[in-house]
Amino acid sequence: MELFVSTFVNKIDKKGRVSFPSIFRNALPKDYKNEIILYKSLRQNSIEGCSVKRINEIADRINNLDLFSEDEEDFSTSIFSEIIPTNLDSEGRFVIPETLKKFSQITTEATFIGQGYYFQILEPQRAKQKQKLSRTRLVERKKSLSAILKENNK
Amino acid sequence: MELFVSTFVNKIDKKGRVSFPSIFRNALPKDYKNEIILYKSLRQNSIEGCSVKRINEIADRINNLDLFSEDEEDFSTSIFSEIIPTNLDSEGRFVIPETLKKFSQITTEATFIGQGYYFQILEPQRAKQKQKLSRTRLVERKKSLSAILKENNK
DNA sequence: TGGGATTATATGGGCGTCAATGGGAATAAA
DNA sequence: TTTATTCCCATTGACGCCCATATAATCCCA
Repeated sequence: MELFVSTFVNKIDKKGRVSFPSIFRNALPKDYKNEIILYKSLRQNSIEGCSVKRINEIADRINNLDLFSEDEEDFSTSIFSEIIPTNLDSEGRFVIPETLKKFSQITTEATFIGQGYYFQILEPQRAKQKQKLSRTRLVERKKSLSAILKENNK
Repeated sequence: MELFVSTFVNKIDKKGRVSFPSIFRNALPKDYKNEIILYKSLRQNSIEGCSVKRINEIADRINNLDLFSEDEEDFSTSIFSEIIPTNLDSEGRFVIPETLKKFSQITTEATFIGQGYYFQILEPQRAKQKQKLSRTRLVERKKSLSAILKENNK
């Protein structure tokens, strides 16, 4: 599985380290097994992250934008200046940067949420709320979901 | 047969393992023989599951959605974060995750119900009720069903 | 076609490996 | 030196892998 999927709650130790979930590690491209990219989510007060490979791909796309567009400016500012490359140690752990910890209000535990090509890291209580809400909204909009699922049967 | 069909009741052992029915195993695509995907059903308090292949197809659909839409966020949260990739052991068994067990109220036995492209896992008592109900409803609506089938054959 | 023989499936249990976590020593930075 | 970061080793519990058995299904041949 080359996607970030599932949800895991891991502890943060005295040194500030937390295990990056094993199956997330397996989802990292072979050439970048020990490095992840972290940044502030644009959607909510949470951390988002992805592989180095994905950042490279995004960079390519930005390069193809009109160089003088506002979008280009916004993207490069908010993405490149804010991302934090982070190394995993030999046990697959990393230290959550202080700024991101504050931003996401994470203290002693962190919930890792798989989102396919990227992942989120949230304070566990918030994570539960978020998942509950998403699920509720999705059930309400069952029709659009079943449309997506049915297309797959073709 | 590449579909999940028929119904089976299997025991859960001390370690929490349960056999994935043999003919369900045969319904898995050759490249993903030992892995299934489990998740909470959106319809009722039961477990649903499918092959990795099917999830990959769904992932593609989601990735084609507008990256910043609310739908994208809900879909990827509810689907990517809630699915649980699960490996079958060499005897074709797997462990039902604790959260899913609670959600579906499964304890010592599990009923596997084939649903074509996916399958359900229910607590046996509930499974019986469900099947009874489905059958009753179907008989009641036989007429409209046959109308639907005829319509589709055109 | 009957019935023993073979195979497959569901189930049980032992054991080694790995993931998550903790902590000390070594190294680097301030 | 003091603080922070990285590397290495230890522990524990969960999980996967292997072997074993029993019941059920299938086969095969006389």
